[in-house]
Amino acid sequence: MESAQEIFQSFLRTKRLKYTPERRAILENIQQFRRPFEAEELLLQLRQSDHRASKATVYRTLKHLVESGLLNQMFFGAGKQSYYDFAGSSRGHDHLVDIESGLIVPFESPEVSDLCGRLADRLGYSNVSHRFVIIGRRKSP
Amino acid sequence: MESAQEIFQSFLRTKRLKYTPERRAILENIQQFRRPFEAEELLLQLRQSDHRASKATVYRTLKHLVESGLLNQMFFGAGKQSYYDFAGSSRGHDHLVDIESGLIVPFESPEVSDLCGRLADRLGYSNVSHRFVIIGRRKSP
DNA sequence: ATGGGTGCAAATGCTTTGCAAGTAC
DNA sequence: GTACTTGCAAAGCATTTGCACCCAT
Repeated sequence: MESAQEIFQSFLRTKRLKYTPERRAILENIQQFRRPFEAEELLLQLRQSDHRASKATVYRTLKHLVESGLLNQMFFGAGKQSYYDFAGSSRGHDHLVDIESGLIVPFESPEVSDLCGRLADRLGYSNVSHRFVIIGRRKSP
Repeated sequence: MESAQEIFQSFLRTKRLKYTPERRAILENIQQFRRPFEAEELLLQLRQSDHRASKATVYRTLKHLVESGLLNQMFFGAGKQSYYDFAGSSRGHDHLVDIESGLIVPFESPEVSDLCGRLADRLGYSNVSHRFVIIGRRKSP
């Protein structure tokens, strides 16, 4: 199994792009998030870990990471910002958002893909991908 | 069955807001869209139908219409803008987006709500609502 | 050496807001 | 009469881009 670093480096080589210290720092940092994160959070964490990369570089690198398949990019509700999740986390590509705390819970369910296929078919389309977000309220125990 | 106009007027009264010519023009225009639309499209259509309302008023009124339940507000992929769909259209609250043309096809399926309930439950939540978008490619006939 | 990379600040694009003047109730 | 409204332009926000200098390869 290839490490994220190897995957990213080979992605960059393919595109004749460079593996700079900034890109390495960003790659290391995103692997530490235990949940989907925003660009701004990554920027903060970088500054705290005395690595450095400007806002512009963070956005440019996130774009490459998404293209390389290492990150999933997600959009929620009315929030204007993107969320990113490390693909290697295998937490799932669908999400439940806690209506009270805003917590994002990734999950995976084969039933969703199945349903997508059937529904797309019914409408005369083939299923390419989907976006699925459940807004839920935590059950009191 | 109450008309959209009656619903909006009574919503406004409840909130001690006013039923102005601009708000009436906007309400009339949104009922003519046969598909989800953007704020900018509404603005254009208003200008063509020689009604008038500024961009600011359009956004302010759309917000009230969503709050009143007459419009559904939706967000897709990376696009920064909101889409709105007249709730009375009964076209459904889930959507398929044609990956090539960008066409948005609303649909409704009880299987989706069922699945939401089951999945939320499985994660320890109760289902409040959901957002479901299928990205599809039109099948050649 | 050289083509891509970086930081900065300015530019975007959609949406919101402050303000002075207008109007529905 | 008096809140609420409107249009305009300016402000907001997340993200992107132009540019002059920098550095992996």
